[in-house]
Amino acid sequence: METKVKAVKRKYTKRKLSTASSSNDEGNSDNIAGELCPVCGDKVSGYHYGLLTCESCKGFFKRTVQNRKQYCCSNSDRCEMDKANRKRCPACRFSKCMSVGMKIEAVRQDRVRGGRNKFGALYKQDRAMKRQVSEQRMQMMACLDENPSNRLRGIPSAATRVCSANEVPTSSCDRVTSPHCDVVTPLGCDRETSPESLPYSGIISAHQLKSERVTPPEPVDRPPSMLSPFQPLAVHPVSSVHAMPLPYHNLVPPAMFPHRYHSPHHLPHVPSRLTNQRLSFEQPRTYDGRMPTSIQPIGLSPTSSCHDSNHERVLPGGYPDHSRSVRELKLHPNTADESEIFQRLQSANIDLLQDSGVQSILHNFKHRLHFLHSSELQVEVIPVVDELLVKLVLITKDAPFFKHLNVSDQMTVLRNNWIDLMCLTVTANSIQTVKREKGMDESFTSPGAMSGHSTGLYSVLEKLGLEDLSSKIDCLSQRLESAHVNRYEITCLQYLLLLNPDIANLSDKASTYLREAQGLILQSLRNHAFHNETFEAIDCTRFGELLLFLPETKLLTVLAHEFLSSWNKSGHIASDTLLCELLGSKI
DNA sequence: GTAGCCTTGACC
DNA sequence: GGTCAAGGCTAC
Ligand SMILES: [Zn+2]
Ligand SMILES: [Zn+2]
Repeated sequence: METKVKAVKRKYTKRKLSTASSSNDEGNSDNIAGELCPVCGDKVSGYHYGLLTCESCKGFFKRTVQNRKQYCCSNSDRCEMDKANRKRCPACRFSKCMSVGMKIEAVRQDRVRGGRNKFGALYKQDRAMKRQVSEQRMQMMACLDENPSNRLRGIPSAATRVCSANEVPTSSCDRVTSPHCDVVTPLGCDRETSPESLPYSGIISAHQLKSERVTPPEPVDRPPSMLSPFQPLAVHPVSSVHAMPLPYHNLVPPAMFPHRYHSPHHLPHVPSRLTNQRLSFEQPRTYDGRMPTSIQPIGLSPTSSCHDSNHERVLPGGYPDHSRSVRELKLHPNTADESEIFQRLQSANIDLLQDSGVQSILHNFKHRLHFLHSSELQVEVIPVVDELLVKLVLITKDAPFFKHLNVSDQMTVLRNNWIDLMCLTVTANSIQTVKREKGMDESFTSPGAMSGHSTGLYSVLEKLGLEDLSSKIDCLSQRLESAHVNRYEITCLQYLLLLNPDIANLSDKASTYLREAQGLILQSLRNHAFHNETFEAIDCTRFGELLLFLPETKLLTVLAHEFLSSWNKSGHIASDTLLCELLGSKI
């Protein structure tokens, strides 16, 4: 008997050691080596209550559930959660536990020790997926290493994260979390419980109940910027958590997730482009360059129209049903959810020419162009560029992923990435113009049909002495054309540029979130490229070709920034314009 | 209350 | 018999 105990002890010791070290033995330890607890960032000790967590969070979760503890945060549920702070606020810690997917029902009501639990299959699948992810990542890295575009600033991180979108979030210590997110376990939630699970009636504080229905958070640290009309959209950490390919989501019905999240729609609803007509682009002469403050309350207004899918439903318990919002942002790597990403991006394509205001601006500009002397051109072009920029920025307000950043990070992203996005958008638009003129709206490139000159863009640039930029845009648009790049692929490239996380002053959370977002977009683009209907056979090189357009766009960016900056320094760009603000802040 | 260590036991 | 995710124990 005693020898058996000693043997077990030896085995336990061996396991702990192998877990702690980087480990070269087989089994689970190699799976969890290096993994960090999604709750506090400590080293994980194994699967606990649904996912990989550290030993302390396992114990904390168990105590909380078994003893039905109720906590109350004195810091508006905004406490940072890491190894050093995890003891300070159990309320936020438990919220985090729930938000990352720890399962109350995995705590046994009868407290019977030992044995395998009903989530064994999940853990097995999780491990299998991890292995697959690891293999895919290796392949992806190898693939991208052959492609110069992986050396593009901003893209490498995304590229290396291509497969991290397949990562099981339970292993992801870097998932986005935010103090904006509150987690509420509803009382009397009608969830499925196993016979052995606790009939957990919910852990919820009065404060949490109240906060569930709160109006949008106070705008914080809003600088007096022209970008500030961006609504203080909360980062959706939970969304991003659920945006991860959580295998449990496939296996466990939503009701098994008893927690509810604050949904996006209690936050300011991003106004539609129609509401942006308030910018009065029809009267460019009276436009002072600022986004009018009148646009600010749009999202905050209780009367603002919500997207149909965001209409709040109320559960029997009196709680808003946010599960839909959570599901909406749950972006799985499987086919179904990839199609979701596809649909989201496709319906959010960034096309300036779709905007009637932009059409009007360009029409008027073209009309005036006939009567303009070359010396007047620069003065006339700048307001147009500024107005296009405002339009572009307004479009991003609705942009998937981007809109989930908080206002500060949105501004940081725009300040750094706007010109990349603008360059690709203008180039793509010069092609779209031709297509639209020809009544071919769906796939906007076709061999031989492209001539950006018909847009008037090139002639204007050349008159401004920007022949180099003109020829580069022409070159890029021709290459886009000959590559049969379709609208969706352009959209993906636009989002990769917009969501580039490798920029200064971006919060860690936003950075992580954007990397994950880029990973999902890259994955979708890759799948799309591999199965492009234009090409009958599966095309393995197309993905790399598409990524090569990114450094090409960067070349345009350098040129465009160069001449815009020189105009700005010489005082030609009014200081109260968005263009001036963004030019001054590009790092 | 926390967190690391230890025991248990169904499943493989 | 080995594995490993449960629960238990206990020093801090
Ligand atoms: Zn932890
Ligand atoms: Zn707290």
